[in-house]
Amino acid sequence: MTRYSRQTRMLVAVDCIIFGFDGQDLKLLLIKRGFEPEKGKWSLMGGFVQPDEDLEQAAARTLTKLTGLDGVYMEQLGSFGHPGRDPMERTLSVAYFALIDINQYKQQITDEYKAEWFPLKDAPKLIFDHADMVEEAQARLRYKAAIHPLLFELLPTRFTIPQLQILFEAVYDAGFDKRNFSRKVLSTGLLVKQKEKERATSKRGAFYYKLDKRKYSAKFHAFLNFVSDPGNLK
Amino acid sequence: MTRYSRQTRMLVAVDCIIFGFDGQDLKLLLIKRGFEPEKGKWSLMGGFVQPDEDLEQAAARTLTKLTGLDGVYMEQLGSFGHPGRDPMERTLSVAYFALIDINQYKQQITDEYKAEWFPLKDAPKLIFDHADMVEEAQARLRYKAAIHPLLFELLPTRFTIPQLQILFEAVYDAGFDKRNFSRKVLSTGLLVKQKEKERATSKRGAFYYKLDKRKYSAKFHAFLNFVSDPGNLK
DNA sequence: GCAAAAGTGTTATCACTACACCCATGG
DNA sequence: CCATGGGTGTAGTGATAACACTTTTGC
Repeated sequence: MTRYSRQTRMLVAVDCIIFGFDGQDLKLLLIKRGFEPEKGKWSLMGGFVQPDEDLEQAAARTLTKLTGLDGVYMEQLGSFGHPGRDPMERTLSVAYFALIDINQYKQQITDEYKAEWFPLKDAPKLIFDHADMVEEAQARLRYKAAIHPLLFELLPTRFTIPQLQILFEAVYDAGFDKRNFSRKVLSTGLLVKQKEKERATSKRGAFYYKLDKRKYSAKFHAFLNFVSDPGNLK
Repeated sequence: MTRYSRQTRMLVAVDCIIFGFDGQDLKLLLIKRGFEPEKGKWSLMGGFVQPDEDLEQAAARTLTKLTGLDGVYMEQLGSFGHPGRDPMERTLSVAYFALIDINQYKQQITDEYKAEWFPLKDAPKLIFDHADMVEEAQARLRYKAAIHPLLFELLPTRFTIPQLQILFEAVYDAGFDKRNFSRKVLSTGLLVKQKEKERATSKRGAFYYKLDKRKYSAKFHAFLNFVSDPGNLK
Protein backbone atom coordinates (compact mmCIF):
# COMPACT_ATOMS: atom_id res chain seq x y z
CA MET A 1 0.00 0.00 0.00
CA THR A 2 1.04 3.54 -0.59
CA ARG A 3 0.88 6.33 1.96
CA TYR A 4 -1.45 9.29 2.20
CA SER A 5 0.24 11.89 0.11
CA ARG A 6 0.64 15.58 0.75
CA GLN A 7 -0.17 15.39 4.47
CA THR A 8 2.03 16.53 7.30
CA ARG A 9 3.27 14.01 9.82
CA MET A 10 4.03 15.12 13.33
CA LEU A 11 5.55 13.87 16.53
CA VAL A 12 3.25 12.33 19.08
CA ALA A 13 4.18 12.34 22.74
CA VAL A 14 2.50 11.25 25.94
CA ASP A 15 2.74 13.29 29.12
CA CYS A 16 1.79 12.01 32.56
CA ILE A 17 0.21 14.08 35.28
CA ILE A 18 1.10 12.02 38.34
CA PHE A 19 -0.77 12.71 41.55
CA GLY A 20 0.19 11.50 44.97
CA PHE A 21 -0.95 12.11 48.54
CA ASP A 22 1.44 12.29 51.46
CA GLY A 23 -1.19 12.27 54.19
CA GLN A 24 -1.50 16.02 54.14
CA ASP A 25 -1.33 17.50 50.67
CA LEU A 26 -2.11 16.53 47.15
CA LYS A 27 1.17 16.34 45.25
CA LEU A 28 2.46 16.30 41.75
CA LEU A 29 5.50 14.42 40.52
CA LEU A 30 7.68 16.50 38.23
CA ILE A 31 11.03 16.00 36.56
CA LYS A 32 13.84 18.18 35.39
CA ARG A 33 13.81 17.98 31.64
CA GLY A 34 16.97 16.34 30.36
CA PHE A 35 17.17 17.59 26.79
CA GLU A 36 16.70 20.68 24.68
CA PRO A 37 14.63 22.74 24.35
CA GLU A 38 13.96 23.89 27.91
CA LYS A 39 16.59 21.53 29.31
CA GLY A 40 16.81 21.76 33.10
CA LYS A 41 13.32 23.22 33.51
CA TRP A 42 10.51 21.52 35.43
CA SER A 43 8.27 19.38 33.32
CA LEU A 44 5.78 16.56 33.37
CA MET A 45 7.22 13.14 32.68
CA GLY A 46 6.71 12.30 29.05
CA GLY A 47 8.03 10.53 26.05
CA PHE A 48 7.45 9.91 22.41
CA VAL A 49 5.07 7.25 21.20
CA GLN A 50 7.04 4.49 19.53
CA PRO A 51 6.19 3.05 16.13
CA ASP A 52 4.75 -0.22 17.42
CA GLU A 53 3.16 1.18 20.51
CA ASP A 54 -0.36 1.92 21.63
CA LEU A 55 -1.02 5.22 23.42
CA GLU A 56 -1.86 3.47 26.70
CA GLN A 57 1.29 1.40 26.40
CA ALA A 58 3.37 4.50 25.83
CA ALA A 59 1.83 6.20 28.86
CA ALA A 60 2.29 3.14 31.07
CA ARG A 61 5.85 2.69 29.91
CA THR A 62 6.60 6.33 30.64
CA LEU A 63 5.09 6.08 34.10
CA THR A 64 6.96 2.90 34.92
CA LYS A 65 10.22 4.34 33.70
CA LEU A 66 9.91 7.14 36.23
CA THR A 67 8.32 5.43 39.20
CA GLY A 68 9.09 1.75 38.83
CA LEU A 69 5.37 1.12 39.34
CA ASP A 70 3.05 -1.08 37.39
CA GLY A 71 -0.71 -1.50 37.25
CA VAL A 72 -1.34 2.05 38.34
CA TYR A 73 -4.64 3.86 37.84
CA MET A 74 -4.35 5.86 34.67
CA GLU A 75 -6.78 7.59 32.44
CA GLN A 76 -6.50 9.52 29.21
CA LEU A 77 -7.05 13.19 29.94
CA GLY A 78 -7.03 14.54 26.43
CA SER A 79 -4.80 15.72 23.65
CA PHE A 80 -3.02 19.00 23.37
CA GLY A 81 -2.07 20.10 19.93
CA HIS A 82 -1.55 23.83 19.55
CA PRO A 83 0.81 24.23 16.62
CA GLY A 84 3.40 26.15 18.59
CA ARG A 85 3.28 24.31 21.91
CA ASP A 86 6.71 22.83 21.38
CA PRO A 87 8.85 25.50 19.74
CA MET A 88 11.26 22.94 18.32
CA GLU A 89 8.85 21.05 16.17
CA ARG A 90 5.16 20.43 15.99
CA THR A 91 4.31 17.81 18.61
CA LEU A 92 0.96 16.53 19.66
CA SER A 93 0.79 15.43 23.26
CA VAL A 94 -1.70 12.96 24.63
CA ALA A 95 -1.95 13.62 28.35
CA TYR A 96 -2.68 10.90 30.88
CA PHE A 97 -3.28 11.36 34.53
CA ALA A 98 -2.24 8.82 37.09
CA LEU A 99 -2.98 8.30 40.76
CA ILE A 100 -0.32 6.56 42.77
CA ASP A 101 0.22 5.59 46.36
CA ILE A 102 3.08 7.89 47.18
CA ASN A 103 4.55 5.33 49.57
CA GLN A 104 4.95 2.82 46.79
CA TYR A 105 6.95 5.28 44.80
CA LYS A 106 10.58 4.45 45.04
CA GLN A 107 13.09 6.75 43.56
CA GLN A 108 14.77 4.71 40.86
CA ILE A 109 18.39 3.84 41.51
CA THR A 110 19.77 6.14 38.90
CA ASP A 111 17.49 9.05 39.75
CA GLU A 112 17.92 9.70 36.10
CA TYR A 113 15.15 12.25 35.88
CA LYS A 114 15.73 14.32 39.02
CA ALA A 115 12.12 13.86 39.96
CA GLU A 116 10.49 15.69 42.85
CA TRP A 117 7.11 15.81 44.51
CA PHE A 118 5.55 19.26 44.72
CA PRO A 119 2.42 20.30 46.56
CA LEU A 120 -0.08 20.94 43.81
CA LYS A 121 -0.70 24.44 45.06
CA ASP A 122 2.92 25.27 45.07
CA ALA A 123 4.26 23.79 41.87
CA PRO A 124 6.98 25.52 39.90
CA LYS A 125 6.55 27.02 36.48
CA LEU A 126 6.33 24.29 33.87
CA ILE A 127 7.49 24.08 30.28
CA PHE A 128 5.26 24.36 27.22
CA ASP A 129 1.59 23.96 28.03
CA HIS A 130 2.15 21.56 30.91
CA ALA A 131 0.50 23.92 33.37
CA ASP A 132 -2.69 23.75 31.30
CA MET A 133 -2.52 19.99 31.44
CA VAL A 134 -2.11 20.01 35.19
CA GLU A 135 -5.00 22.38 35.61
CA GLU A 136 -7.23 20.25 33.45
CA ALA A 137 -6.15 17.13 35.29
CA GLN A 138 -6.99 18.70 38.60
CA ALA A 139 -10.43 19.71 37.36
CA ARG A 140 -10.99 16.20 36.09
CA LEU A 141 -9.87 14.66 39.34
CA ARG A 142 -12.30 16.82 41.30
CA TYR A 143 -15.06 16.11 38.89
CA LYS A 144 -14.66 12.38 38.88
CA ALA A 145 -13.88 11.92 42.54
CA ALA A 146 -17.13 13.64 43.41
CA ILE A 147 -19.03 10.83 41.76
CA HIS A 148 -16.75 7.84 41.70
CA PRO A 149 -14.60 6.07 44.28
CA LEU A 150 -11.40 7.23 42.71
CA LEU A 151 -9.32 8.70 45.46
CA PHE A 152 -8.68 5.35 47.09
CA GLU A 153 -6.04 4.91 44.42
CA LEU A 154 -3.98 7.50 46.23
CA LEU A 155 -4.00 5.65 49.54
CA PRO A 156 -2.17 2.57 50.76
CA THR A 157 -4.09 -0.70 51.00
CA ARG A 158 -4.90 -0.01 54.62
CA PHE A 159 -6.09 3.44 55.55
CA THR A 160 -8.22 5.09 58.19
CA ILE A 161 -11.32 7.18 57.71
CA PRO A 162 -9.67 10.32 59.06
CA GLN A 163 -6.89 9.84 56.48
CA LEU A 164 -9.48 9.50 53.77
CA GLN A 165 -11.20 12.64 54.93
CA ILE A 166 -7.98 14.63 54.90
CA LEU A 167 -7.49 13.47 51.33
CA PHE A 168 -10.94 14.62 50.26
CA GLU A 169 -10.40 17.91 51.99
CA ALA A 170 -7.12 18.37 50.16
CA VAL A 171 -8.67 17.59 46.79
CA TYR A 172 -11.60 19.95 47.26
CA ASP A 173 -9.77 22.49 49.37
CA ALA A 174 -12.71 22.40 51.75
CA GLY A 175 -13.69 21.06 55.13
CA PHE A 176 -16.24 18.31 55.69
CA ASP A 177 -18.18 17.35 58.76
CA LYS A 178 -16.60 14.15 60.02
CA ARG A 179 -19.89 12.56 61.12
CA ASN A 180 -21.50 13.06 57.74
CA PHE A 181 -18.32 12.11 55.95
CA SER A 182 -17.87 8.79 57.65
CA ARG A 183 -21.55 7.93 57.28
CA LYS A 184 -21.36 8.63 53.60
CA VAL A 185 -18.25 6.64 52.82
CA LEU A 186 -19.36 3.72 54.96
CA SER A 187 -22.79 3.70 53.34
CA THR A 188 -21.21 2.86 50.01
CA GLY A 189 -20.40 -0.56 51.40
CA LEU A 190 -16.97 -0.39 49.82
CA LEU A 191 -15.00 -0.44 53.04
CA VAL A 192 -14.08 -3.38 55.18
CA LYS A 193 -13.12 -2.61 58.77
CA GLN A 194 -9.91 -4.23 59.97
CA LYS A 195 -9.08 -5.36 63.46
CA GLU A 196 -5.94 -3.26 63.73
CA LYS A 197 -5.71 0.41 64.45
CA GLU A 198 -3.40 3.05 63.18
CA ARG A 199 -1.69 4.39 66.28
CA ALA A 200 0.82 6.88 65.02
CA THR A 201 -1.38 9.95 64.76
CA SER A 202 -3.55 9.67 67.85
CA LYS A 203 -3.58 8.13 71.26
CA ARG A 204 -6.85 6.36 70.85
CA GLY A 205 -5.97 5.09 67.40
CA ALA A 206 -8.17 4.87 64.34
CA PHE A 207 -9.33 1.62 62.79
CA TYR A 208 -7.86 0.64 59.49
CA TYR A 209 -10.13 -0.10 56.56
CA LYS A 210 -9.50 -1.87 53.31
CA LEU A 211 -11.38 -1.63 50.05
CA ASP A 212 -13.73 -4.48 49.23
CA LYS A 213 -12.21 -5.17 45.86
CA ARG A 214 -15.20 -7.01 44.42
CA LYS A 215 -17.58 -4.20 45.27
CA TYR A 216 -15.03 -1.64 44.23
CA SER A 217 -14.81 -3.05 40.72
CA ALA A 218 -18.57 -3.40 40.53
CA LYS A 219 -19.37 0.09 41.73
CA PHE A 220 -16.48 1.96 40.24
CA HIS A 221 -18.55 3.34 37.41
CA ALA A 222 -21.73 3.88 39.42
CA PHE A 223 -22.78 7.35 40.45
CA LEU A 224 -22.05 7.40 44.13
CA ASN A 225 -22.18 11.08 44.99
CA PHE A 226 -19.12 11.15 47.13
CA VAL A 227 -19.24 14.87 47.43
CA SER A 228 -22.68 16.31 47.14
CA ASP A 229 -21.95 19.88 46.25
CA PRO A 230 -18.50 20.04 44.71
CA GLY A 231 -19.25 23.46 43.28
CA ASN A 232 -19.33 24.20 39.60
CA LEU A 233 -16.92 21.81 38.04
CA LYS A 234 -16.10 20.91 34.52
CA MET B 1 16.43 25.10 15.96
CA THR B 2 16.94 21.54 14.94
CA ARG B 3 14.36 18.78 15.16
CA TYR B 4 14.07 15.88 17.58
CA SER B 5 16.10 13.19 15.93
CA ARG B 6 15.34 9.52 15.64
CA GLN B 7 11.64 9.80 16.42
CA THR B 8 8.79 8.68 14.24
CA ARG B 9 6.34 11.24 12.97
CA MET B 10 2.81 10.20 12.22
CA LEU B 11 -0.35 11.48 10.65
CA VAL B 12 -2.88 13.12 12.93
CA ALA B 13 -6.53 13.16 11.99
CA VAL B 14 -9.71 14.35 13.65
CA ASP B 15 -12.94 12.35 13.44
CA CYS B 16 -16.34 13.70 14.37
CA ILE B 17 -19.12 11.72 16.00
CA ILE B 18 -22.13 13.80 15.05
CA PHE B 19 -25.35 13.22 16.94
CA GLY B 20 -28.77 14.44 15.93
CA PHE B 21 -32.35 13.92 17.09
CA ASP B 22 -35.29 13.70 14.72
CA GLY B 23 -38.02 13.83 17.33
CA GLN B 24 -38.02 10.10 17.76
CA ASP B 25 -34.55 8.58 17.62
CA LEU B 26 -31.01 9.51 18.38
CA LYS B 27 -29.13 9.60 15.11
CA LEU B 28 -25.61 9.54 13.81
CA LEU B 29 -24.36 11.33 10.72
CA LEU B 30 -22.10 9.15 8.59
CA ILE B 31 -20.42 9.55 5.22
CA LYS B 32 -19.30 7.29 2.48
CA ARG B 33 -15.53 7.43 2.50
CA GLY B 34 -14.24 8.96 -0.70
CA PHE B 35 -10.69 7.63 -0.87
CA GLU B 36 -8.65 4.53 -0.31
CA PRO B 37 -8.35 2.52 1.79
CA GLU B 38 -11.92 1.46 2.51
CA LYS B 39 -13.28 3.75 -0.17
CA GLY B 40 -17.07 3.59 -0.39
CA LYS B 41 -17.50 2.23 3.14
CA TRP B 42 -19.40 4.04 5.89
CA SER B 43 -17.24 6.20 8.07
CA LEU B 44 -17.24 9.08 10.50
CA MET B 45 -16.49 12.44 8.97
CA GLY B 46 -12.85 13.24 9.46
CA GLY B 47 -9.81 14.95 8.11
CA PHE B 48 -6.15 15.51 8.69
CA VAL B 49 -4.90 18.19 11.00
CA GLN B 50 -3.17 20.87 8.96
CA PRO B 51 0.28 22.26 9.78
CA ASP B 52 -0.96 25.59 11.14
CA GLU B 53 -4.08 24.28 12.76
CA ASP B 54 -5.22 23.64 16.29
CA LEU B 55 -7.07 20.40 17.03
CA GLU B 56 -10.31 22.23 17.81
CA GLN B 57 -9.98 24.20 14.62
CA ALA B 58 -9.48 21.06 12.62
CA ALA B 59 -12.54 19.46 14.19
CA ALA B 60 -14.69 22.53 13.64
CA ARG B 61 -13.54 22.87 10.06
CA THR B 62 -14.32 19.23 9.43
CA LEU B 63 -17.79 19.57 10.91
CA THR B 64 -18.54 22.72 8.95
CA LYS B 65 -17.36 21.17 5.74
CA LEU B 66 -19.92 18.44 6.10
CA THR B 67 -22.87 20.23 7.66
CA GLY B 68 -22.43 23.89 6.79
CA LEU B 69 -22.95 24.60 10.48
CA ASP B 70 -20.97 26.84 12.75
CA GLY B 71 -20.83 27.36 16.50
CA VAL B 72 -21.96 23.85 17.23
CA TYR B 73 -21.50 22.12 20.55
CA MET B 74 -18.36 20.06 20.34
CA GLU B 75 -16.14 18.34 22.82
CA GLN B 76 -12.96 16.34 22.61
CA LEU B 77 -13.75 12.71 23.24
CA GLY B 78 -10.27 11.30 23.24
CA SER B 79 -7.51 10.00 21.06
CA PHE B 80 -7.30 6.67 19.34
CA GLY B 81 -3.89 5.50 18.40
CA HIS B 82 -3.58 1.73 17.98
CA PRO B 83 -0.66 1.23 15.64
CA GLY B 84 -2.69 -0.71 13.09
CA ARG B 85 -5.95 1.19 13.18
CA ASP B 86 -5.41 2.58 9.70
CA PRO B 87 -3.81 -0.17 7.61
CA MET B 88 -2.34 2.29 5.16
CA GLU B 89 -0.15 4.20 7.53
CA ARG B 90 0.03 4.91 11.21
CA THR B 91 -2.50 7.62 12.00
CA LEU B 92 -3.53 8.98 15.32
CA SER B 93 -7.10 10.15 15.46
CA VAL B 94 -8.42 12.70 17.89
CA ALA B 95 -12.17 12.11 18.15
CA TYR B 96 -14.65 14.91 18.81
CA PHE B 97 -18.30 14.50 19.42
CA ALA B 98 -20.82 17.09 18.30
CA LEU B 99 -24.48 17.67 19.02
CA ILE B 100 -26.47 19.37 16.31
CA ASP B 101 -30.04 20.38 15.76
CA ILE B 102 -30.92 18.02 12.96
CA ASN B 103 -33.26 20.56 11.39
CA GLN B 104 -30.44 23.02 10.95
CA TYR B 105 -28.47 20.49 9.01
CA LYS B 106 -28.74 21.22 5.33
CA GLN B 107 -27.25 18.81 2.90
CA GLN B 108 -24.54 20.80 1.18
CA ILE B 109 -25.18 21.59 -2.47
CA THR B 110 -22.64 19.20 -3.80
CA ASP B 111 -23.51 16.36 -1.46
CA GLU B 112 -19.86 15.65 -1.84
CA TYR B 113 -19.71 13.19 1.02
CA LYS B 114 -22.86 11.15 0.48
CA ALA B 115 -23.81 11.71 4.09
CA GLU B 116 -26.73 9.98 5.75
CA TRP B 117 -28.38 9.95 9.14
CA PHE B 118 -28.64 6.56 10.80
CA PRO B 119 -30.51 5.62 13.95
CA LEU B 120 -27.76 5.00 16.46
CA LYS B 121 -29.07 1.53 17.20
CA ASP B 122 -29.10 0.61 13.58
CA ALA B 123 -25.89 2.03 12.21
CA PRO B 124 -23.94 0.19 9.52
CA LYS B 125 -20.54 -1.36 10.00
CA LEU B 126 -17.89 1.35 10.16
CA ILE B 127 -14.31 1.47 8.98
CA PHE B 128 -11.23 1.19 11.20
CA ASP B 129 -12.04 1.70 14.87
CA HIS B 130 -14.88 4.13 14.25
CA ALA B 131 -17.39 1.85 15.96
CA ASP B 132 -15.32 2.07 19.15
CA MET B 133 -15.37 5.83 18.89
CA VAL B 134 -19.13 5.86 18.47
CA GLU B 135 -19.60 3.58 21.43
CA GLU B 136 -17.38 5.71 23.59
CA ALA B 137 -19.17 8.84 22.43
CA GLN B 138 -22.52 7.36 23.33
CA ALA B 139 -21.29 6.42 26.78
CA ARG B 140 -19.94 9.93 27.26
CA LEU B 141 -23.19 11.48 26.10
CA ARG B 142 -25.17 9.43 28.58
CA TYR B 143 -22.75 10.18 31.31
CA LYS B 144 -22.69 13.90 30.81
CA ALA B 145 -26.34 14.38 30.01
CA ALA B 146 -27.24 12.77 33.33
CA ILE B 147 -25.54 15.61 35.14
CA HIS B 148 -25.44 18.55 32.77
CA PRO B 149 -28.00 20.28 30.57
CA LEU B 150 -26.44 19.02 27.40
CA LEU B 151 -29.22 17.51 25.35
CA PHE B 152 -30.80 20.88 24.62
CA GLU B 153 -28.11 21.21 21.97
CA LEU B 154 -29.96 18.56 19.99
CA LEU B 155 -33.25 20.46 19.96
CA PRO B 156 -34.41 23.50 18.03
CA THR B 157 -34.61 26.84 19.83
CA ARG B 158 -38.24 26.20 20.66
CA PHE B 159 -39.22 22.80 21.95
CA THR B 160 -41.88 21.25 24.14
CA ILE B 161 -41.43 19.26 27.30
CA PRO B 162 -42.84 16.08 25.75
CA GLN B 163 -40.26 16.44 22.97
CA LEU B 164 -37.52 16.83 25.55
CA GLN B 165 -38.74 13.76 27.36
CA ILE B 166 -38.74 11.67 24.21
CA LEU B 167 -35.16 12.77 23.67
CA PHE B 168 -34.10 11.71 27.17
CA GLU B 169 -35.89 8.43 26.72
CA ALA B 170 -34.07 7.85 23.46
CA VAL B 171 -30.70 8.63 24.99
CA TYR B 172 -31.19 6.36 27.99
CA ASP B 173 -33.34 3.79 26.25
CA ALA B 174 -35.70 4.02 29.19
CA GLY B 175 -39.07 5.43 30.14
CA PHE B 176 -39.56 8.28 32.59
CA ASP B 177 -42.64 9.35 34.51
CA LYS B 178 -43.83 12.51 32.83
CA ARG B 179 -44.92 14.21 36.05
CA ASN B 180 -41.56 13.73 37.68
CA PHE B 181 -39.76 14.54 34.48
CA SER B 182 -41.42 17.89 33.92
CA ARG B 183 -41.06 18.84 37.54
CA LYS B 184 -37.37 18.09 37.41
CA VAL B 185 -36.55 19.97 34.23
CA LEU B 186 -38.66 22.95 35.25
CA SER B 187 -37.03 23.04 38.68
CA THR B 188 -33.68 23.79 37.07
CA GLY B 189 -35.03 27.21 36.15
CA LEU B 190 -33.44 26.91 32.73
CA LEU B 191 -36.67 26.92 30.73
CA VAL B 192 -38.80 29.86 29.71
CA LYS B 193 -42.37 29.11 28.76
CA GLN B 194 -43.56 30.64 25.49
CA LYS B 195 -47.05 31.77 24.60
CA GLU B 196 -47.35 29.57 21.54
CA LYS B 197 -48.10 25.90 21.42
CA GLU B 198 -46.83 23.17 19.21
CA ARG B 199 -49.96 21.80 17.54
CA ALA B 200 -48.70 19.18 15.12
CA THR B 201 -48.42 16.20 17.43
CA SER B 202 -51.51 16.58 19.58
CA LYS B 203 -54.93 18.11 19.49
CA ARG B 204 -54.54 19.97 22.70
CA GLY B 205 -51.07 21.23 21.82
CA ALA B 206 -48.03 21.51 24.05
CA PHE B 207 -46.47 24.79 25.12
CA TYR B 208 -43.14 25.69 23.62
CA TYR B 209 -40.21 26.48 25.86
CA LYS B 210 -36.91 28.19 25.20
CA LEU B 211 -33.67 27.97 27.09
CA ASP B 212 -32.80 30.85 29.37
CA LYS B 213 -29.40 31.45 27.83
CA ARG B 214 -27.95 33.37 30.75
CA LYS B 215 -28.84 30.65 33.22
CA TYR B 216 -27.83 27.99 30.76
CA SER B 217 -24.31 29.35 30.50
CA ALA B 218 -24.11 29.82 34.24
CA LYS B 219 -25.37 26.37 35.16
CA PHE B 220 -23.88 24.39 32.33
CA HIS B 221 -21.07 23.03 34.43
CA ALA B 222 -23.07 22.64 37.63
CA PHE B 223 -24.16 19.20 38.78
CA LEU B 224 -27.86 19.21 38.04
CA ASN B 225 -28.74 15.55 38.27
CA PHE B 226 -30.92 15.42 35.24
CA VAL B 227 -31.27 11.71 35.47
CA SER B 228 -30.99 10.39 38.95
CA ASP B 229 -30.19 6.79 38.36
CA PRO B 230 -28.68 6.46 34.92
CA GLY B 231 -27.32 3.04 35.75
CA ASN B 232 -23.66 2.20 35.80
CA LEU B 233 -22.04 4.50 33.32
CA LYS B 234 -18.49 5.31 32.44
C1' DG C 1 -68.61 12.30 22.19
C1' DC C 2 -64.43 10.06 22.02
C1' DA C 3 -59.57 9.25 21.28
C1' DA C 4 -55.06 11.10 22.12
C1' DA C 5 -51.78 13.62 24.18
C1' DA C 6 -50.94 17.53 27.78
C1' DG C 7 -50.80 18.87 32.16
C1' DT C 8 -50.88 18.68 37.15
C1' DG C 9 -50.74 17.22 42.96
C1' DT C 10 -49.97 14.18 47.00
C1' DT C 11 -47.70 11.05 49.87
C1' DA C 12 -43.94 8.11 51.55
C1' DT C 13 -39.29 7.42 51.56
C1' DC C 14 -34.62 8.59 51.47
C1' DA C 15 -30.52 11.44 51.57
C1' DC C 16 -28.45 15.33 53.18
C1' DT C 17 -27.19 18.95 56.63
C1' DA C 18 -26.26 20.80 60.91
C1' DC C 19 -25.04 20.06 65.22
C1' DA C 20 -22.54 18.16 70.40
C1' DC C 21 -21.13 14.80 73.28
C1' DC C 22 -18.52 10.66 74.94
C1' DC C 23 -14.46 7.48 74.30
C1' DA C 24 -9.76 5.74 74.56
C1' DT C 25 -5.21 6.51 75.53
C1' DG C 26 -0.37 8.40 76.00
C1' DG C 27 1.82 11.60 78.21
C1' DC D 1 -5.97 13.83 84.91
C1' DC D 2 -6.01 16.06 80.88
C1' DA D 3 -5.22 16.95 76.04
C1' DT D 4 -5.85 14.92 71.60
C1' DG D 5 -8.02 12.96 68.02
C1' DG D 6 -11.71 9.00 67.14
C1' DG D 7 -16.19 7.78 66.93
C1' DT D 8 -21.25 8.07 67.00
C1' DG D 9 -26.86 9.78 66.91
C1' DT D 10 -30.79 12.84 65.98
C1' DA D 11 -33.93 16.00 64.09
C1' DG D 12 -35.23 19.03 60.33
C1' DT D 13 -35.30 19.73 55.54
C1' DG D 14 -35.36 18.96 50.71
C1' DA D 15 -35.35 15.72 46.80
C1' DT D 16 -37.03 11.65 44.71
C1' DA D 17 -40.33 8.06 43.20
C1' DA D 18 -44.66 6.13 42.74
C1' DC D 19 -49.02 6.90 41.64
C1' DA D 20 -54.29 8.69 38.55
C1' DC D 21 -57.20 11.91 37.16
C1' DT D 22 -58.68 16.14 34.50
C1' DT D 23 -58.15 19.15 30.33
C1' DT D 24 -58.28 20.28 25.52
C1' DT D 25 -59.61 19.70 20.96
C1' DG D 26 -59.66 17.57 16.19
C1' DC D 27 -62.10 14.32 14.21
